[in-house]
Amino acid sequence: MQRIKIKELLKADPNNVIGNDYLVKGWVRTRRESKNISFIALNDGSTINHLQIVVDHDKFNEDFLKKITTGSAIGVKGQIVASPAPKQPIELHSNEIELYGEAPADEYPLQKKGHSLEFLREIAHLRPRTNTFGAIFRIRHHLAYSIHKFFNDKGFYYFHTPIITTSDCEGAGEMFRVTTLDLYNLPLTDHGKIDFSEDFFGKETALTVSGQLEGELGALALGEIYTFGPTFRAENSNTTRHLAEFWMIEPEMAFYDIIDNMNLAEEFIKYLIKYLLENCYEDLEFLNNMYDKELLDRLNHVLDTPFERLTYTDAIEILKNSNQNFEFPIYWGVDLQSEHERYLVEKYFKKPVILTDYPKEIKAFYMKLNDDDKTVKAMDVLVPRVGEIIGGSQREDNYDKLLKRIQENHVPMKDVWWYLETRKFGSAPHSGFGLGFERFMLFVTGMGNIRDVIPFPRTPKNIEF
RNA sequence: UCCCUAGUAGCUCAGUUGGUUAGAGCAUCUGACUGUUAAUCAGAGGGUCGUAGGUUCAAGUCCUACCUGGGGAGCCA
Repeated sequence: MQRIKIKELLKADPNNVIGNDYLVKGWVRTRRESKNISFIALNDGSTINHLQIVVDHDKFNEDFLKKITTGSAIGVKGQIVASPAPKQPIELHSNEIELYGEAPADEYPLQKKGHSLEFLREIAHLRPRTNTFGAIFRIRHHLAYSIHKFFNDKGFYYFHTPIITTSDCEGAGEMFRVTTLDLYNLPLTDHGKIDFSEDFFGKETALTVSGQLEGELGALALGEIYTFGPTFRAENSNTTRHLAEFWMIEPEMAFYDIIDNMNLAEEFIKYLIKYLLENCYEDLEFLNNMYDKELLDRLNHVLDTPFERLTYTDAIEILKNSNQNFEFPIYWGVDLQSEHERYLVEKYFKKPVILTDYPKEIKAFYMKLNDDDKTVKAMDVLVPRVGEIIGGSQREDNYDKLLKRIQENHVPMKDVWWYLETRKFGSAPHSGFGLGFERFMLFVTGMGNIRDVIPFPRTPKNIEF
């Protein structure tokens, strides 16, 4: 008999499955026992919904049934029948049960009751078996898939940028060192410094903090590309929004100006939300009911509201005239703080906001300079609850201006000579942005802590699993 | 890294101005129950109160340090 997934059974027209025999396999969520009969709630990960298995005590050995506890893995053969109870349309009457793996009840940490997210983080090896994390990781899969689908359908190429790099060109943050040198016996130069010419690559290397610069090389040949890969930051950040290892999506498009870039970002976000609402509604609904009662409303609102677009300069004026008691003072030239961004998005506009044209001093060297010589063609997309979810810009495509910005920012030429050469040979206007995958997961799941939207979070002092 | 806050049973928590033998719900185990769905009902077991010092006749409770979790900030995605 061929095994069938619970999702397939539950989504089928009951008339087409009732009366048929099936084999299902999964993990026991609960077993409720009466005198003559037991009910098993079985989940196989294919859906948040459980299949109710009905067990007639006459058919099975009592000691065998005692081993079927919460968490155990079983396979069940039996007949699908219409359920007399209203909670589920169908149920499976078992004829044969195979016990694959026991889960001793006095040791298995997951109970029928709800657990705190903090406790579940401590058992990250088991938490995917809960309703909450099952839902989150299914959504995570669908989100990743929809990102690839969006770009693929638009003719973008998935461009693989390197994980191991030589330097922190972007100044994005502290980097994780990569080396094969013997840390207990480091080769030294005559000046007493570590001799990296002895290292695997013959140079000092680290894990990437961004694939953007390499992504631009792809865009200036293939037209439109995107990257989607792991990114590493060794910052000692202990917040609900930072991970040391996270996934980032970075599209990069030739012949796109800053307006095209904004249009793409907005279309992208709306596409992903729509895809999830159409493909993971049950999981989103569960999270909405359990954790964030406004989640579905918020997602639908973002879906049919045009994003507000305004310049940094206009935003500063709004903040100055807001009469809000901000902790950090407002003046032209400051980098906006969380409290400022939150005011604009959640209080003033009440919808996603795209801020543009920031002072060049607070943005990266590769962003295209405006004619005023003071601001750059940068754009940040801010959303409710999460804050900055996308950062992007039109890139500086003028060789001389880029060289000047590189020198002003003291970026070592040995690290970016190849990047600069693209402005010497067939330079073209181009733009791109970066989206933090887990930040977006926070937004679409309503979760409050980034450690709860990735299977195995890496944060300072935390790498148990 | 800074500020705030918490750490008591497997989990979630209560524990008064310091004062006998530290409690509850859930979970677990035993039993009951003709279809349950966070099943229900009855009973039982389970704790050197985060760690190390200190104050005191007496510390779960007060003080100090450290560890760990959570929230906020900075940095950012």
